[in-house]
Amino acid sequence: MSVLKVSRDSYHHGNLQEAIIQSAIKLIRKNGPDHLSMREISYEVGVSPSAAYHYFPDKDSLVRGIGQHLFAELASMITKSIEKFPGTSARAAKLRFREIGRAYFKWAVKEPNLFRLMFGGFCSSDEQTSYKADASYIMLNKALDDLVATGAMPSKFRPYGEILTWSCVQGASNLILEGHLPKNAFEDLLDGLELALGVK
Amino acid sequence: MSVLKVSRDSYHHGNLQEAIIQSAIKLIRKNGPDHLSMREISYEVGVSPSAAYHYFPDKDSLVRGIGQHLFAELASMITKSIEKFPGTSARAAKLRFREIGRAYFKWAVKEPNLFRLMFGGFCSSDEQTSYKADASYIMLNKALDDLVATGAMPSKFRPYGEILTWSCVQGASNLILEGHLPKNAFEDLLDGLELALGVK
DNA sequence: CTGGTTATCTGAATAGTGTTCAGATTATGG
DNA sequence: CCATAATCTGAACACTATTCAGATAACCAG
Repeated sequence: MSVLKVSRDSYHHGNLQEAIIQSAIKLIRKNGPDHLSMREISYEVGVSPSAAYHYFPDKDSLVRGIGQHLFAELASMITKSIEKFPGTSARAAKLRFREIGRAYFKWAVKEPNLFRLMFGGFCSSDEQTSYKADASYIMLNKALDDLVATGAMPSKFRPYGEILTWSCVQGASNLILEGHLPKNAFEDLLDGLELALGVK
Repeated sequence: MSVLKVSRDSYHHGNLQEAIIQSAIKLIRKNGPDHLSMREISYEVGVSPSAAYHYFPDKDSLVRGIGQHLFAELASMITKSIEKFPGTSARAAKLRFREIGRAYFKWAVKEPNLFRLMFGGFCSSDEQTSYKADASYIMLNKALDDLVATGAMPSKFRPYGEILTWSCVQGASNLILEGHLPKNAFEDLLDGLELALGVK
């Protein structure tokens, strides 16, 4: 760790900002959001410890930036996953709804440390960006609208659909990740959620 | 911070282990679970930096220990809160059910950094202690049983009651805490949950 | 009361950390 | 081709976790 991992040919790195982010993500994945080290990033990228400060005022800013990055990745993951179930049928709407939850959970299980970074207070939203602008939130709303439109869910549950679903999926992912619930509990949760929301 | 905060009269502290935990909780409350410093704890307690290592093998162990401590505190907080609504009526059962969620959320809002420590991967359960032994989990189950027994909730939702409720409350607390949902969303969530579970 | 045993705590040292800043390097535009 | 601006380095500062030999004092047997 005290040796440069990458030897550059040019004095300028060329794409340092992105390289720092990628290296940081890699290290967070391995060691967790705490235990991230600016110096280790530098060694990995092949740059002096102070170079990173040209792009990020401090470590917390870098972590917040990575948070943004990851929220976009999660959203695109969800987008991709529901593309497998197109169509306007009630059945398709239901499959999409369930798949959103599954994709969210899959992300959490596959990348526990990144999930912890996103929702563990390391990148608290500035309250400026409304949650309603969040890509995942928009997709969830669309899925719920489709459920109602296709008659797969009674409209009386619609106003609470977003908050119930998002909270459930987030909470179950969190609890399972931290060992408070068994891994197989997630499908049970989705069963229960659909039962309670009258999805059929 | 480079000066001892407490001057002891005796060489032995007397109750160092507990003092360390209390000081750590205080500092985590102020600075977050990351940003906890062993040395700062030492200064606060009035002891040399190495003294703590007689009770905790390393920082992560201390944090895990504090996690245990906090889970017990949360459980007792919930216990106290539902004692305000005794009785065997459907109305009392419903009030207790709702109060469990409220107490959980109140804790999260009042102690965001402690909540983050508990559920942010800093003290991952060893999988040994079953979640079914968790005091909060037991209380929630009791509350759900009471709902069914008093006819305040259809029994068909009972099997999913625990996981749905716990996930919802946990997820909403988490999302609100990190700025992904507005603070007033929690009561909406409880409304939606009771509507979906047919609680009346 | 005495002396040895043991738990407790200190001091110093090692190795690693975030962060700053003057200066070295080099890409870029005139 | 040269000046300017962007980029990166090196060294420094103050701080961190952790280890360990030794100092201290509580405790217990005689």
